Amino acid sequence: MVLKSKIDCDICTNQNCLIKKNLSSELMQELVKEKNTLVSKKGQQFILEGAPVNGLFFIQKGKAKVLKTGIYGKEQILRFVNDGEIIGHRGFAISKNYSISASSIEDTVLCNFSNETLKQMLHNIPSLTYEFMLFYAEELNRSETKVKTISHMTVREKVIDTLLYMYRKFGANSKGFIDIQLSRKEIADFAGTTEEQVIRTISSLKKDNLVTSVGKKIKIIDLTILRKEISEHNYFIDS
Amino acid sequence: MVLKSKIDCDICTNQNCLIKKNLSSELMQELVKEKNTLVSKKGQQFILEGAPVNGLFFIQKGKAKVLKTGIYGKEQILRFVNDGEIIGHRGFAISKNYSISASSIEDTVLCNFSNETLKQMLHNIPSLTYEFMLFYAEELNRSETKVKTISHMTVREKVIDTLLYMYRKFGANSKGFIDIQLSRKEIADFAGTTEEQVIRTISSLKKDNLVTSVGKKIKIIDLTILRKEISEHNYFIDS
DNA sequence: ACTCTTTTATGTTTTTACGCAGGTTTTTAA
DNA sequence: TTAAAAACCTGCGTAAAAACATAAAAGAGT
Repeated sequence: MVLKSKIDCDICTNQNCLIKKNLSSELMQELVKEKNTLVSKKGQQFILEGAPVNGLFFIQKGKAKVLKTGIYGKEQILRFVNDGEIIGHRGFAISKNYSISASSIEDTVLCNFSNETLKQMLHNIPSLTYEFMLFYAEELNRSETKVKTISHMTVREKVIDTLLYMYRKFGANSKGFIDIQLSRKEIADFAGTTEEQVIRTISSLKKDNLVTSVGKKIKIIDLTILRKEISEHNYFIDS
Repeated sequence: MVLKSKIDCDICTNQNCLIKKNLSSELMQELVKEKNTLVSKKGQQFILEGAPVNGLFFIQKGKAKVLKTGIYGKEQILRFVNDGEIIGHRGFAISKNYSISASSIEDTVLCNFSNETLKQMLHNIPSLTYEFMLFYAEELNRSETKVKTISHMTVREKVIDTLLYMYRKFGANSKGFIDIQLSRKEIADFAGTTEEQVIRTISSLKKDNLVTSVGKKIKIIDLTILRKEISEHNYFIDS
């Protein structure tokens, strides 16, 4: 991983970044100087499950996936991560080792805060701690919804759910294509099924005129119908 | 739900309770007086998914399950809860509605803190906020491991994993029976499979002399072999 | 102790999803 | 630009899980 010249938090445009939102105090201004900025090339792994925890990463710019490695080399992708979001947030104070792996989906600029810096922040900036708590609570919510999703949905529903998630999280470009390019395998690893099933389902959705695709680029044609197909599973979900 | 005369936190024996651990300050001593104590009879639901959030519950004594309701009346049990632990912890500051349901598995005494009391605590007692943050982070970890488990394991492995979880969390009584009695349906709803599959698997485990059971009471005979059967899935897991 | 209800058990059928094979298209990199 | 490597696609056989049906056992309440 290449070390890059530090990007100053003051000039960073990620307004949703938890650090950015809590820069006001002098202590934070000091601690923020301790961060490192790194570049992770497309496909490169920058967190390895089981390795000693080495602080926390923020995505300054780019896209990444967070996953757990399973049996027979299987992978379970837990979430995709976009600008301003956190990765490697488990166990900087709990466990000594990462419980997840992370790798970049495109060239990605990362901000890294050491365990020590982070601890100082969380022990001295209550507003930050509070926001971290809320962040974890929200993530927990999402994760628990995912448990239900994987447990109850059919393969077709899981794939639709994943496509909608991709669209929700990354939006679409001017031509309507979802603004993240994943392989069918990656979609499968997130949805909790196999590559072939994802290929089959997307083919079927194309025949039904609900999506189109060119290679990895996917465009949603009929959002309403897709949402409707999984709506009964999301009775209580507002977001 | 029956209102019970308040149980004073000072004399409570749940040393692992987050509130109990943070009683030192005067403010906490004041705020703790605001709590209510309730009794939920066996089988009674005390949190309803989708209903407005009404603070947070601690189990003073008893056992409960936390679940999400799915399609066709299916349920996904997310976790079981024991003395001193928290329930209903999602969204007291995020969402206006509960994202989970909860009901007691046996007669259970609950401590309830209102949204307002809780907010005051979390905004003014940094050490408590920090511990809440850690709690959520750990729960997130567990939940993400569960996503992988449900996604990758076979039915037999899921059932074994659930039995080991029950044993780990609730221990065994003097005769070696796991100290929580769940129906096969509840085990299925936690494991992410069906009642029949759980029945079959437990029958099979009995034939293999790995467990015994009398009605709902289950005893683990060979912990080592059971653990070994799912060990490849837990390569990175220490707890 | 008896009845009613719930839970457990087991055999059978049906559905769903998985895995392999082979061919095609797309992407990557020299 | 072209060759090689990924990634994508489709059909088919198999395996696993779920659903259905029915019986037996256990538990609750009178």
